[in-house]
Amino acid sequence: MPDKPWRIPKVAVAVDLAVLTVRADQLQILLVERAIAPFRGMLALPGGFIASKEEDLDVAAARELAEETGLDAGQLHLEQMRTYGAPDRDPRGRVLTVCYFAVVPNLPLPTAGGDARAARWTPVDSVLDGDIDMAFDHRTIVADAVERARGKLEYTTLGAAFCATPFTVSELRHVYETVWGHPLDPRNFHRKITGVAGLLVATGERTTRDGGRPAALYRCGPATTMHPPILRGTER
Amino acid sequence: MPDKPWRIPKVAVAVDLAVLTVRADQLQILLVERAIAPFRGMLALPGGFIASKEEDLDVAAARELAEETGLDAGQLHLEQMRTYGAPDRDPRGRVLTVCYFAVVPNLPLPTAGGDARAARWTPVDSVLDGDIDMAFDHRTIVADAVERARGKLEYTTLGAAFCATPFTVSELRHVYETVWGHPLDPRNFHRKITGVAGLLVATGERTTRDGGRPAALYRCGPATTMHPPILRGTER
DNA sequence: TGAATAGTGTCTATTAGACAATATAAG
DNA sequence: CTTATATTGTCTAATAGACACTATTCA
Repeated sequence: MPDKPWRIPKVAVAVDLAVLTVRADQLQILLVERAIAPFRGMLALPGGFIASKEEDLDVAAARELAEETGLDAGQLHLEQMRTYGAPDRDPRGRVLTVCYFAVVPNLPLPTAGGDARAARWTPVDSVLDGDIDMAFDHRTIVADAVERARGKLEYTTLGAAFCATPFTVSELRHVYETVWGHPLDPRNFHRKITGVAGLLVATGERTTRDGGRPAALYRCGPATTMHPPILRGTER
Repeated sequence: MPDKPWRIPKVAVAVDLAVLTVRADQLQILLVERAIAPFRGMLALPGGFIASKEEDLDVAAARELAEETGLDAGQLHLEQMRTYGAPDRDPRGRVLTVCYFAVVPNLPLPTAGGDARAARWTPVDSVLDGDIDMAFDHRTIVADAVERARGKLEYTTLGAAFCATPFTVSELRHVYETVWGHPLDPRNFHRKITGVAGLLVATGERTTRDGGRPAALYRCGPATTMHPPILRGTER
């Protein structure tokens, strides 16, 4: 069974983006309302087909994000998450979608464009609980993205990506509490998170924006992983 | 920019497999010698193009594994690892490859077939150290697979997949030592691994195949993850 | 002043890692 | 008996989680 080029099936390739943030005490995901068929008018992840046979996947992801939501991929870290390729996942025919994952601070409301009629932040619980119907297999993709975020908080510095720089320890804790869905002891969290070498760098500034005693401001340090991890046990 | 089907670029889609095992005190990976161009005669991961526009990715992976190496995917757990899609990664043109990851016990030597001239187990160190040239970007893929295995040993029951059932605690420890590349204290390992609820189930049998005092035999229990994880610290 | 949050300290139960000691096989 | 491996136990330092207490702002 040699590789005969004229026999190799060719399929359409898309990229989709699962962009998460914490807004209004909720883990939210960036969704668009589809302006075109199929699933016209339904909510979907931003994304679309690669622009040409030569376009790199990472480039396509950044382009679609900018086109449909106005977000600049230069300001965030896109990482490949997983590829979804069930033969019947798109009614137009075989479409493989390579899904990307990103986390951003609480940003201004996105602006729709391209194939998207509207772009908005949506609580992931609305999606996972089935309150919102989603196009294609995007509900599954959202679930995978949420689980990835929850897991990566444990052993990476992903949490800081949810915060605008500079941030306070309690702002970072609020991210953990929101993503994991349960409260953490502020004192133990402070001790643990500031004890990880290279994770946080104090700017020397302080802020009272969270109320109460002024809190020290930090920016991200060089560390990207935590050993040992902060496990999401059932603290409290 | 509406979705005009006649403008959507179509690309070739392949699946590749990174199948790991522990043999002769080394972490080894299943490679094939390519029988066809490009990279004819060079070593590569088993894999190939999807057979039709309708073939599911998981099915394609199992089929290619059976065709090229004679292994039955029904006997192992294939999980999707990552998709590689750099525009220039295949000299024939744009080819997207969805890579799968699996771990197997020390199996009989594989039998080549399909587009593979030969199939054999190869120490991953030979690949990672550059002693072996590999086709396409497969050296990168091997590195990613090894890192995935090392990481998943910490918090999942993947290690047991390296062992033929039933197995002893010291056989399982040997897997950890080989994959991580450093020795572990047999007594502490025994205490930790048997202390994880649902991980190991004693068969009641014993064996002396490892020499010395007879060791209890175990099979896998229902647990798939470990909390807390066994961290690959610099023990010893 | 009180309310709110920041940050430090302290205590206890648990765990990791080092390693002693005993158990049971083969030769 | 010697050697090899299995398994249990013990000790100590580090850590996690609970929570008291002090510090510093604003209203």
